[in-house]
Amino acid sequence: MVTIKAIAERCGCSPATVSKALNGAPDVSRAMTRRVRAVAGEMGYVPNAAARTLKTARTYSFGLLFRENAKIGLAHEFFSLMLDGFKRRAEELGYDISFINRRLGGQELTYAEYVQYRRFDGVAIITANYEDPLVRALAVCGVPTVTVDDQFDGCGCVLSDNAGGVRELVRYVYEMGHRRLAVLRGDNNRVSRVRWGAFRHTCQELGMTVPDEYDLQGRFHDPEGAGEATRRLMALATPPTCIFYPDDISYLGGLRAAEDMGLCVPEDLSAVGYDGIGLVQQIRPRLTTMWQNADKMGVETAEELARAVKEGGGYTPRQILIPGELIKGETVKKL
Amino acid sequence: MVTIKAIAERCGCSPATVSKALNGAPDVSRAMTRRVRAVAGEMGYVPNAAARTLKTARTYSFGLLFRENAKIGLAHEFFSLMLDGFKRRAEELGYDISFINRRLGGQELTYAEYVQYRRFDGVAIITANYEDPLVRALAVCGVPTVTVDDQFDGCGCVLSDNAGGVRELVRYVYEMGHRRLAVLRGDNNRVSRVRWGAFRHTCQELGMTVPDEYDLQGRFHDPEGAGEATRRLMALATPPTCIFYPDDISYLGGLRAAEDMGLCVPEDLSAVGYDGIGLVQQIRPRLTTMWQNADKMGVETAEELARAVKEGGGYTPRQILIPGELIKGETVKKL
DNA sequence: TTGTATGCGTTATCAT
DNA sequence: ATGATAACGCATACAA
Repeated sequence: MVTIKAIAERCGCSPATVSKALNGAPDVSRAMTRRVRAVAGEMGYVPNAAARTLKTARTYSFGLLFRENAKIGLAHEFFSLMLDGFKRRAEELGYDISFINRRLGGQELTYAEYVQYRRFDGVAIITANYEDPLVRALAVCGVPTVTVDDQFDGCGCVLSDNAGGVRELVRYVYEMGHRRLAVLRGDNNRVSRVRWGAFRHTCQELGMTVPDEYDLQGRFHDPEGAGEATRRLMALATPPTCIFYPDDISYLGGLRAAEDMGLCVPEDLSAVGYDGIGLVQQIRPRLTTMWQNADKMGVETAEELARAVKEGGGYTPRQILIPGELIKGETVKKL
Repeated sequence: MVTIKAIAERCGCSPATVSKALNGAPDVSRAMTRRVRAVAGEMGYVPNAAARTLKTARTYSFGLLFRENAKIGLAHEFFSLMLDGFKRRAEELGYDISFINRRLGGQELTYAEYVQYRRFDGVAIITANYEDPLVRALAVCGVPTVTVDDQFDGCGCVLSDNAGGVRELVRYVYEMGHRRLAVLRGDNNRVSRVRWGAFRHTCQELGMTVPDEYDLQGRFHDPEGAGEATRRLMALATPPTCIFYPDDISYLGGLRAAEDMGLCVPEDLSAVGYDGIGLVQQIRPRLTTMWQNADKMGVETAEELARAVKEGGGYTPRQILIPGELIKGETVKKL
């Protein structure tokens, strides 16, 4: 490992001068700077991140909290695209990405402790159980933090415009002539509550009432559950004409259940999803859904986090709302 | 930030003793160890990773190289599941995960330089362009490395059993009575070559000849290209009875093209994919395909890498072959 | 069993 | 413009 000291010897100057030259300090002569850099280059010098961090108390790294509770984890296009965007932009801004872990040696740390251990410059909570006290503790532990799709005091956040998205979907379905709308809710978290609120509210605005039996509690990414719900709904004396699924993947289970009942989408049953998963768009009939701009959400998370780091104590948290885009597919029939 | 020194003062002992006590050194009395740990706990002590690394030259971190060239990146179930497995097992083994980056301050490093900068204990190349000289340079730069689905001298590797998988698929299709098999190849890399070789070889074993017009160059994860290829194949004077798509996602494009031509799968055309993507299995007819055990591949990568780190210079690289599993779906018709 | 001293590689302060 | 020196927090060889 070639160090600054080795370069200094070769250059016949002091380590201090080498350090300054490499860092482009103004109080070092042009000639010396050139020489030091040339020698460093030919010796294959690479700085030592640990030494630098120890001295400067900065890591230029972001810690990333990704959910552990769900089996689906990274394997969801929405979250992977978001991670992709976050990573790309963070690196452009000069930050590395590490996953937040809880293990250290034999023992288990809290998230906050781990972040302190690694001295991350900032933390992004991309997806997590926001009810978890450990997650909440992390968000308030003092290190700059940006959350996605949930909001904590003092932290920036990036939110998908779920209310606007659902409103647009409901209005579109209404305009297509539907009056009997059923909804299958996702897991009981902030996103689900916002979407459900917007659903009820928009229906009311449009003069539609949603009977209790059209309002089902479900889960995200659960085709089986969605299939079951679909069977229940379509067995009602007065079945809905359109079902709002919690997401595109759940819709697939609903589609299958409908087909098993001898029903055709959209002839016998209209359906909408949420997310705009690329893979699902390959399937016919093309799903009508609300595309979420996951990449942009990731990008904005990185930018907001960089801002929080830069502004330090003077940082004023912002809420960034990212609009989606209605995909008018072929699963909502004109009535 | 509470340090070892602060604990020492509170305990009335030396920093060295505190360090030893915290690390469970045998040459510290039970009583002292207990007291030090109690005080450390109530003071909220958390070690400093940078200081530790600087001293010990170990980071307990793995660097992760993920492809940058393709747009698809993380957003492919196969790779996300692999990453999930890798991350989970690596953390169990006491390692953190960071992405390998190439930016440092204003300048751009090679992968090898970045790895040296961060002093990763090991490197996993999960997916990358293995033709890239920078990737090859990383693999031979001395830090323990494990690659996935490609093989470099001196590095351990985890390989999906593509040859075995294709052989099993071909045999299954043959047993279903098919004799006119067409193949759409993926991008020209090691995986594609292995699969194609196994395809040709197995066909030959079974006495089937593959005419040139049944053998098409394509790409992975390219529904449009697969659709185009399907149209070409099905327009032949003697079309194939079964098409081997490069992966499940490409199959979706083929399915759509076939439907557009008024052909039904599997009545008019049989098809097989590769990967066993969960989402695609939700679609009817259920795709016949070879499921790759991505999670296990990730887990094995972590374990092999930990082994390489532990054994140091004495490490003998191993090749770990992970078998897949044939999913007998509904897209291959019995002839 | 405990303490002292040193150094890991870097940056930053203060002299020169 | 350059250099000497200290310090970041920790682990360890060695002395007591």
